[in-house]
Amino acid sequence: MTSAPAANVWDELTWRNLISASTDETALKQMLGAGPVTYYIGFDPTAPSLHIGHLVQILTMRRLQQAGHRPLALVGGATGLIGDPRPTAERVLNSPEVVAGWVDKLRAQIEPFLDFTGPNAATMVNNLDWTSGMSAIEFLRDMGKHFRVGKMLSKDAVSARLNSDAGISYTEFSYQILQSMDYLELNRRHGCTLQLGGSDQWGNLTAGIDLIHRVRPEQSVHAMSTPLITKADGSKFGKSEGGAIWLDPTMTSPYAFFQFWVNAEDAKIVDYLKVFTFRTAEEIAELAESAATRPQAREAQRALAREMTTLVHGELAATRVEEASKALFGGGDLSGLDEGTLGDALAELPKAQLPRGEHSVIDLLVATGLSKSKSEARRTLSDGGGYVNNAKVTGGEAATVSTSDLLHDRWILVRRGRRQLAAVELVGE
RNA sequence: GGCUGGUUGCCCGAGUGGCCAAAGGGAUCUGACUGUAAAUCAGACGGCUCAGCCUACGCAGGUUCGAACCCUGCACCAGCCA
Repeated sequence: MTSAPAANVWDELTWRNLISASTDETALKQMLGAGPVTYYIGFDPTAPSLHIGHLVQILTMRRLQQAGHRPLALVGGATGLIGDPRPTAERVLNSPEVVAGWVDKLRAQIEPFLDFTGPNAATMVNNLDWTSGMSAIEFLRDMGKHFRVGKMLSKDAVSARLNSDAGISYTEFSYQILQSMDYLELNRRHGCTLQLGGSDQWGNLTAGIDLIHRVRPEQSVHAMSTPLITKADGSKFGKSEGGAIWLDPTMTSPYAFFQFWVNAEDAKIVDYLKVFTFRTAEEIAELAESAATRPQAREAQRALAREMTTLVHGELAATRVEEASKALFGGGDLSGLDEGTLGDALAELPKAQLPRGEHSVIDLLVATGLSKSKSEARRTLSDGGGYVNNAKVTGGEAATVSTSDLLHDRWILVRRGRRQLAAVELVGE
């Protein structure tokens, strides 16, 4: 799972298509080859968890550290209070208490990906540390003077908003100054000379460089952005069944997380292996071969799912959900599974408990959360999309299950559509 | 502070008194075909005790037999002016 030592991590990042844009390529590559570089990536606490979109940056950070460079992981306790302008609409401000809580959660999520020991140990930083004590006057005098409004207006994030009828508040307009200050401050405090970010951050990355050039002209600093990961049709990657795929296991279960990766499109599977895994070029070539010649085996998808689940949720959870996935999608007769295997598999699914007795399939769909409302459950049944114990429900909306349908006298496996599964346990007497 | 325009279902967006649970598109869901893939085709897409009823078109009131549509006030957004 470790990558072969690359002559220069730049080449590896290039091969993995992880560089969307960067400052002077030659100079940056040379810097990365010359010795340990201190670099930073910022994550804003805009939700209680990071999602797989952030994984691109987190893993790139990890790759660079493995190549001997020194990471600074910034969780934006300050920038999270302001909000990076989104192209569509103004953000709703979150309370300082909420943001502070999210800062802690994000830090905990990022930490396992980095090594905090050794010569190139990672460091966690929070931009609240250098902004909270700053007065408005200091901000305007010491920072504001370095920013020309014309240039600020020309940033994509800002101009998109100005050209929309949503407009933009002064608060969000100022965001780029805050992020620029971060780079400047980390350059001062830690000798940070490289900032990474998603491609949508490019404007903010260059703003930081411009600020450092003005304040500390002797410094040579760089920036690099990672590409937006997309699906084959160009739409955004990382959403499933209407929601984001979160790293927090209470928000997206390890099973659902694993399933998300297993369902990766054939057309993009090799791209994803390069971007998200630590497999070597040879290993990826083998998986690509498998995907091309025996796509139905889904070996590449399984490898991807296995590695991602291990990285995010650990070896143990990965093994559990992989086994569950095999058992439930094995195509075999569920009643042929022994109680322990089935129980373990069902434990990974969304579940509901109902009293022993007869229940309508509609109620099972709603109780397990597979359907959001009874109307939706009825629709599923009339569409022919309801399954009990992997057998299509034929009774229409009136279909019911009773104790005779129980697997091992306890469980019923409910399914909506091709792959949405949940478990119901009938309890009591 | 003034003026003008705007606020419609997950998103975009039609609708200017009854034929509106509200056109159209997107997203999403389901089926067929498959391989827990994609593409394609088809259907669905507020809720419920579902041939009926309830809740909905920024919020609150009003006019009317009847309002997303008219009136009043309020909130929020944008643009212009000062």
